[in-house]
Amino acid sequence: MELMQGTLDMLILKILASGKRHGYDISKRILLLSNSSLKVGHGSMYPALHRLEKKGFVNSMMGETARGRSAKFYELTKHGREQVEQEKQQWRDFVAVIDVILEEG
Amino acid sequence: MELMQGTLDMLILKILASGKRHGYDISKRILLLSNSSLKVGHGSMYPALHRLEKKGFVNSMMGETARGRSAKFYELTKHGREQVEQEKQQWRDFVAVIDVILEEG
DNA sequence: ATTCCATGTATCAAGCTTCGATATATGGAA
DNA sequence: TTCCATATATCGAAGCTTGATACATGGAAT
Repeated sequence: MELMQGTLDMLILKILASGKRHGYDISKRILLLSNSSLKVGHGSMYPALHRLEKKGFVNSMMGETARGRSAKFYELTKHGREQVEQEKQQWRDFVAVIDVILEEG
Repeated sequence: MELMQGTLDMLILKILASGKRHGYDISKRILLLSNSSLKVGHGSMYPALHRLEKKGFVNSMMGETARGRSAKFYELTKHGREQVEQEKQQWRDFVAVIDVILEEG
């Protein structure tokens, strides 16, 4: 399944809302939660993470993974926490609008 | 509200499912059905229409509008009618997957 | 008369995102 | 020692949206 432009950032923010994670971990979580239908390559994940950091929605810090590897962890900033809610609502609104057209088109 | 990449084609096909229309008309219909929240500029509409025609989902023919203007009308091909159903189902699947992440993220 | 606006179609450059390839590095298992 | 999973990063290609620009017609208002 293809991911839609703009959707990835929202998913990452939402996943980070439950705690800090590193990029590789976020990719695997999306794969898990989507029942393997959403495969996010690193070529999409890392640019997205850098984008979000640049926008001030996440902070990053080096740390150690559960498997003892060194990795870059990301966590939501206050601004990021607000953004999650906002994007969720926008997504719901968008889906509602598309639904109208899909039913009454 | 921003339209998501790939969504426009589906909306156009769905709107054409109820009968032939011209580009300007489709734009206005999307604006109407979305309660003015989805503004599709001609810079998006015409390339989309040409894209769909190239893919064989629509046919075009010149005709006269209700206001007596000359315009290019588009109608679904058989291939296009199948495509509408397929894209609708893909959209529902996609929304369902996103919902899982938005709820269990 | 003339200006403005809605109706119509079309293309272009800019900007952004996604995707796949590529590079690099570590460490455990076979 | 070879392979795979873990982990980050960047690049070019490809695709879509946006806003600008161009062009043409005709009715309405000043």
